[in-house]
Amino acid sequence: MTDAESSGSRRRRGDRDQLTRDDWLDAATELVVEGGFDNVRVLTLARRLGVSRGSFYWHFRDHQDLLSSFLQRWRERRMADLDYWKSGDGDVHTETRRILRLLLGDSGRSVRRMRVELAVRDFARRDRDAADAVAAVDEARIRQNETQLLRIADNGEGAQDLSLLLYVATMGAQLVMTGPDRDEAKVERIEQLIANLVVQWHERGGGSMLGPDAE
Amino acid sequence: MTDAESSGSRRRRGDRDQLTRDDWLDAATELVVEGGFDNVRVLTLARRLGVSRGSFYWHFRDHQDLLSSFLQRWRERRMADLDYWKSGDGDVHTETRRILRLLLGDSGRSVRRMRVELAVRDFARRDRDAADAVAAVDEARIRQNETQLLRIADNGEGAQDLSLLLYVATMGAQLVMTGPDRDEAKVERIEQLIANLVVQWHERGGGSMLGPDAE
DNA sequence: TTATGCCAATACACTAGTGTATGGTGACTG
DNA sequence: CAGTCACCATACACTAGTGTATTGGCATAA
Repeated sequence: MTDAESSGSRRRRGDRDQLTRDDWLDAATELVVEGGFDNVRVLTLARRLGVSRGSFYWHFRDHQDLLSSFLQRWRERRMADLDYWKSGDGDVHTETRRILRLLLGDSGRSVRRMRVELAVRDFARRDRDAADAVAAVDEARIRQNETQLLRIADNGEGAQDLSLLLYVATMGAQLVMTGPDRDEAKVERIEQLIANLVVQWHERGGGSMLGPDAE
Repeated sequence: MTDAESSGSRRRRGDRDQLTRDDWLDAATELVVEGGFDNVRVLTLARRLGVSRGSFYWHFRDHQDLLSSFLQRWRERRMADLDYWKSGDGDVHTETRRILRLLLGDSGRSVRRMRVELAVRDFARRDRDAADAVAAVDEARIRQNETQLLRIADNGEGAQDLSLLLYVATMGAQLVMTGPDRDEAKVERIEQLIANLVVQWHERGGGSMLGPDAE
């Protein structure tokens, strides 16, 4: 995935290394991973970066400013992920694989990213900005999956439904399986089951997701 | 569902009403719903109950004690929910309905309960007790669903897989749809789609969830 | 009525956290 | 080489939060 994630370049000037806004956001990511949004405190942040709080208030107006920037960056990067998994040739297995890679990540390396996403979702239940970001990302991903599904189907009637179902299933897998005792085998199994939904749908030539005699 | 949830009875003694442990836990539930576990503070709690913090430290040893009790109570009640939706006659639609009612709630009235559960899940990512509680509840629910599925199938081979799939799908639905702008129509649609998975599986007489020519 | 026990109020000490104002320092610029 | 700017340190004021120790009030039981 777009793994200039830890945006790496700590701008140097002369000999001393100085911090950039992104450095602070990267550090904030750590705290979010460990304890959610309520865990990102400027004091802890400063300690980890080996500087004082004075530095923080130069880069950011206040605590809220940090969170806003964090959410904005998160939103942009998740949107960029979409482009990354977009281009396809229409083969069933590659398309399915592409969809699942977008939603579930590269399986293994993406645990941190998923913890961040779950934290954002949690924060979205009490913060408007976060809620907007999540809503935008959700919609974009679902729409993209839908168009990818349409590429492999003769009858794309149920593409919208299947896209939605895939989305909640994968997100649910992340939610349930992203614990301290993550069962990797079970994750694999779920991935198989979900992928199979696409294959089955394709094998019956697409069509409605509520059966041939749907409502 | 078991809606002695707000365990109602505020024990009275003489004329003045006094608080019980459960009263504090109920108030804590409110704070959890509003802002997650990091939002439950004894000061806020006391303010809401119209008493001072001195009262709190009579009922609870400390802040941690409150959280532990909260988690324990949550665990017990979710386990009790299982019994509530257990008894069945084996009809496809009633069993399906029963499963979905357990996992999704009575649809509408259960938004608060779901917010609590998501908060617990979030807390479980940094707290061992919470993680244990969630794991126990998850496993119990999945197992129960499996046995219910076995009641309606001629060939119950894929019951375990389907149970798992149902679980992550419903949980994902809660996760994605439990926002500030909850789209009730979409929730209904997802519920239909998930229910249909069971029906389809039943109509083909049960069997593997990976197709007839599985792996 | 007196005593006892349950529950709550009050006062205190302590820590953590935010935000602000001001000063310091090194690097590049003319 | 003086000045300026970017970045950080320090010190201060303030609020919020936990936990403890002590006291107070009200009911029921003896």
